[in-house]
Amino acid sequence: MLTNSRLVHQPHDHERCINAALTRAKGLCQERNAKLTPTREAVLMLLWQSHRPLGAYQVQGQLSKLLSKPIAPPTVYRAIEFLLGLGLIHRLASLNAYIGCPFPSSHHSNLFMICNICGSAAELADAVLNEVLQSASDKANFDLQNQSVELFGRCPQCVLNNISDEYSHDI
Amino acid sequence: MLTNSRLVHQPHDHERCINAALTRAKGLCQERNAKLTPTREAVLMLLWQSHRPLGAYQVQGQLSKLLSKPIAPPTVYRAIEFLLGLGLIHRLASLNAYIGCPFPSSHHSNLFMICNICGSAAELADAVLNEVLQSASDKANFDLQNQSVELFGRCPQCVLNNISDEYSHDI
DNA sequence: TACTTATATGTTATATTATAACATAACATT
DNA sequence: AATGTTATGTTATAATATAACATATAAGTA
Repeated sequence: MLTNSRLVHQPHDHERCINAALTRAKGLCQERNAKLTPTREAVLMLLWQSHRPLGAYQVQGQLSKLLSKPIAPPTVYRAIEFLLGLGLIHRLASLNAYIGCPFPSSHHSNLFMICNICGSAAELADAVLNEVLQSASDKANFDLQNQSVELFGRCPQCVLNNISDEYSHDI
Repeated sequence: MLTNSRLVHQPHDHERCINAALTRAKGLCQERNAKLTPTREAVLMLLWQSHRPLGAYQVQGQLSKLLSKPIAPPTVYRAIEFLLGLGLIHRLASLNAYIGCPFPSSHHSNLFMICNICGSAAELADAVLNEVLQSASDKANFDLQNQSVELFGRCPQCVLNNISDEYSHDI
């Protein structure tokens, strides 16, 4: 079961996450003959600044700061679209938000564990889950093409911290 | 495995679906001491008019017609909120759309099979799926509170019809 | 090199989905 | 009737996303 859950939910050297993501992105782009332009790279980096998904307009704000010039929504959405297309990021439908993918080249479950307290989101690729969903689809004669599995609850850190109500933005 | 998949994906006497939904809704409201006002009932009926989820503004349009007077978004969203609260309808996050729930009182998987062709959505409650998700959460020390599982593909009818590309609105 | 094509970005406007804030109405309890 | 509670009406606006067209940059070709 592929997952970045430990990294997401525990203190760690996040620079390494970012660097690894960038390395993977460059490799994948070379492989696919796609161009990781400065804008696209910047958006990818922003989506890797934390293990929390960001909304498109949060990206816009941060990108404007980073590039010291006004950025319009289409610019952001285009970069997002490009990165989604390569599987370098995912969209979390229930949050209208985007997050870097820790294993862009691997087979996916599109399974996320999203913390209601701190907003962190860990991604998992679970073969058993995929089998169950495939088998349920088969039983229903449903030709499964893709899936979105979003789990909500409390991440290990927040359970430990015993925070229960509020959404804290300071992790 | 509780599901309305056959009803959703095959021709059937849809009046019975609607009537059953209304009966369940009335029972549940009585039980919970909640008031199924005309507006709320109308929205529920609209969300049961087909086995396809409707956006809030589609509901608005149809509700305006039905009641022969202009309806503002808050009215629709309030009814939706009420119905969501009782579990009489669900929100499909990836579609920003709403659909009637076929078994509002039962334990849920929040599992939907959404047809990319005709737009129909069948709901399933699958104990095995819930176990897998619970066990994955346990392994990650994630305190699971709720879940959204949305599968996309082709429903049995559309597979048979061999339609492959376009979104047909006439089922 | 200049020409051409394709790709990426900039810019303006607007569509779509959802909620805030406050006013009024309907209903229930005393 | 007076009061509190719940539901709806109304206006405005927030938040998310895309359409359409202009310009620029890069890449391939004569």
